[in-house]
Amino acid sequence: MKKTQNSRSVTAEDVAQLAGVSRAAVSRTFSNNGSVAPKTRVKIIQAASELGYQINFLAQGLNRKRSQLIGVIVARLSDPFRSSLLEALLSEIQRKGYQALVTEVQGADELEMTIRRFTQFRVSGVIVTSGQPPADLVKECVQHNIPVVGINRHMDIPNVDFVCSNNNMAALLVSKQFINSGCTSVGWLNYKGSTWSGINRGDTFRQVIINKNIFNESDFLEIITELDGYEGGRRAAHDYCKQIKKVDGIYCANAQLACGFLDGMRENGFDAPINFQIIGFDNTLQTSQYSYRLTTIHQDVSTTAQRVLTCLETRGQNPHIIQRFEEIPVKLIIRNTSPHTDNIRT
Amino acid sequence: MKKTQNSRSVTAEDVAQLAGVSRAAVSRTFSNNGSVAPKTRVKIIQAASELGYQINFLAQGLNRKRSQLIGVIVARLSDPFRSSLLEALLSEIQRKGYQALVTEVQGADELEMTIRRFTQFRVSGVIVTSGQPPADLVKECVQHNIPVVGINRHMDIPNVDFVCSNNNMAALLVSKQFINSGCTSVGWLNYKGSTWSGINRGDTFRQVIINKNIFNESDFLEIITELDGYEGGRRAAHDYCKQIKKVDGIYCANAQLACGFLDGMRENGFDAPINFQIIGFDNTLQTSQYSYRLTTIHQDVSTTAQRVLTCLETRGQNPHIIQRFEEIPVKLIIRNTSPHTDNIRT
DNA sequence: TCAAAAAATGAACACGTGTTCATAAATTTG
DNA sequence: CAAATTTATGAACACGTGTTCATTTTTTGA
Repeated sequence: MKKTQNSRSVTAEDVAQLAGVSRAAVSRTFSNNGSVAPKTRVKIIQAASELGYQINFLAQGLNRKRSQLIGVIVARLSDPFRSSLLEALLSEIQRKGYQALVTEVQGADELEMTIRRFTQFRVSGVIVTSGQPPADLVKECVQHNIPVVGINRHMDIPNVDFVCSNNNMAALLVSKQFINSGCTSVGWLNYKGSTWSGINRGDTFRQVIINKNIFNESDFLEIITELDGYEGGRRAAHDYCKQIKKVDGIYCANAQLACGFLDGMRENGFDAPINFQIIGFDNTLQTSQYSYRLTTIHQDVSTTAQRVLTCLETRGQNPHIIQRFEEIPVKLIIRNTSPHTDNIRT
Repeated sequence: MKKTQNSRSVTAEDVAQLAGVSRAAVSRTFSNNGSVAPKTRVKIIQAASELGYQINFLAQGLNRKRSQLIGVIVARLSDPFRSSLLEALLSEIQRKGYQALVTEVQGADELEMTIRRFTQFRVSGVIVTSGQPPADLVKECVQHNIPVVGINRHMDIPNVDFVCSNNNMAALLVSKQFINSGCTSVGWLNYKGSTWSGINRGDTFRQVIINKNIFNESDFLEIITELDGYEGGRRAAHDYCKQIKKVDGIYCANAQLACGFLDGMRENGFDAPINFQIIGFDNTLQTSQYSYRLTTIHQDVSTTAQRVLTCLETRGQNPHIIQRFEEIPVKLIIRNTSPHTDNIRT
């Protein structure tokens, strides 16, 4: 670990000089591209470790026209599910040898600037975990041959893949559970300005319920909240308690709403599963805790992350693949708010 | 937005050609460095927007020997406080015109590889939100003139600054609150393998309690959990209920432990503030919810993030500043588990 | 109007890597 | 052993920007 004079960082040229070879040989050794004799290779590696050489990724990326960065667009990390999704993505990105360029974005105009910065860094891919990717910006990515993947969303943008939890499967599991535990009417709870995935969960649920004639349309109630998150769910419960129409089982678009609704009901003297049943989405840590023990749909963030990176890599190699829409299986975690029953129908 | 042939990305050379000037003029225009005549500047900017030109950050960073990236080391994002800290850091990083290179790290060996990759990207700074920065790696950063800042931790590494919530202030606030609300004995709850900040919170608390002769040493109880997080707190409560020595007020190293302990006590038929009082740390969203309404110390992640970036920028300009240790004021949020009282002493 | 000062400009170099291509060395083949 | 083939090597170019420096143009001052 010798120190070069005037603290200039050590370059491939220095290594070549010490090893007594050309700089091209050094480059070939580290990029594993082209052939280099075994014994000169060890000479080079020795010299490199002696000098503490490490590749300059900026120069490498400039030359290759592609950095080993992957842009990740996130929003509202305060939602525990979103942060757990980010955690899974980071883990997978690093496992594959990339680095995550994470950007938080609030509005759609920021999103434009953000994606532009991604292209300026010549990222190997873009992951959109939230917000709708604007069509023209995506086009720009496609021009630069940068693959884009969206999570929990589906749009018809050519050359953009989507990975989404299987909302239809979730709806089936939930309706089955409600039936098995004796519900005769069901409700759907969601935020007014919900994301696509939230809306889709509601649509598939209604479809399963109505199409299969499981419940009459009159036995189905929609509760749409003005606020998002915990507080939105809580206030919705207060309003719900004042109104006449009640249902046995309530399915929620996400965990925050579910926890808030449950707490709101408790404030009014009602509790699950005694007075009603409730099933949430996301299976965040909080839902499993003693104060909630919420029956919930579990999203598999780990395999979601894996599929996302697979999509990025395959499209990186061949940009003209047909658009993919991958659905990730979900599980029903049965806890206290919609309990196990013994009379399970097929 | 004309498309160049064979999809090559548009470069400063193209802009220069269209504007009828030299490439140097284009560079000067966009880097705001050196002088360029007003009317040629507009010519250049027009040409640039017409072609859709955008600076290649890799080339720029290679030349400047410094990218506009800032490396952020995170861990355990499942903890809501950590994700809210990350959120604040991201927001501040972007506001200052940087981009966040986020890496999740589990063990100390990974941390070495991680920081090395940061230097390979010529980052403008490194933020360590968790884990102890290994001395030799930090030295490597210092060699490259890369400023390093640690959060909620204090070590005597030269040229590394630290930003930390004011644990002493927290201890004072907590002890005052316990006294005002009538506690005669107090306890401290923490995880066995706690981070530095957790240990420091306990040390300062004990110091305040004992040194000021507020309580006798015999009225002070330490509860050290085997497990971390919610489950650790919950099990600790179960054990605590079995033992003889009890205390009136319990101060917790973090929010997860506090929520778990509270729930564990409830499972055993005890609740706050009826049977005991409990004060947490972090003020995560969950602690404010109806099922907990936890009195808690609030960490100001926003000003923490601001200070961190100020440290990075100042040290970036002058690497030889003396080491700084900035303490961020905290607030006590009084809720249900250690309620307001009217007889407030001075 | 003319000299002196200031501002603007372009050529050229540097940043550190990957890759092509022609050549040299080593290996295989008949 | 000579010829043919494979492998290893270094010179040179490309990636796209910032910056220095000498030169040209414009502005200032009397």
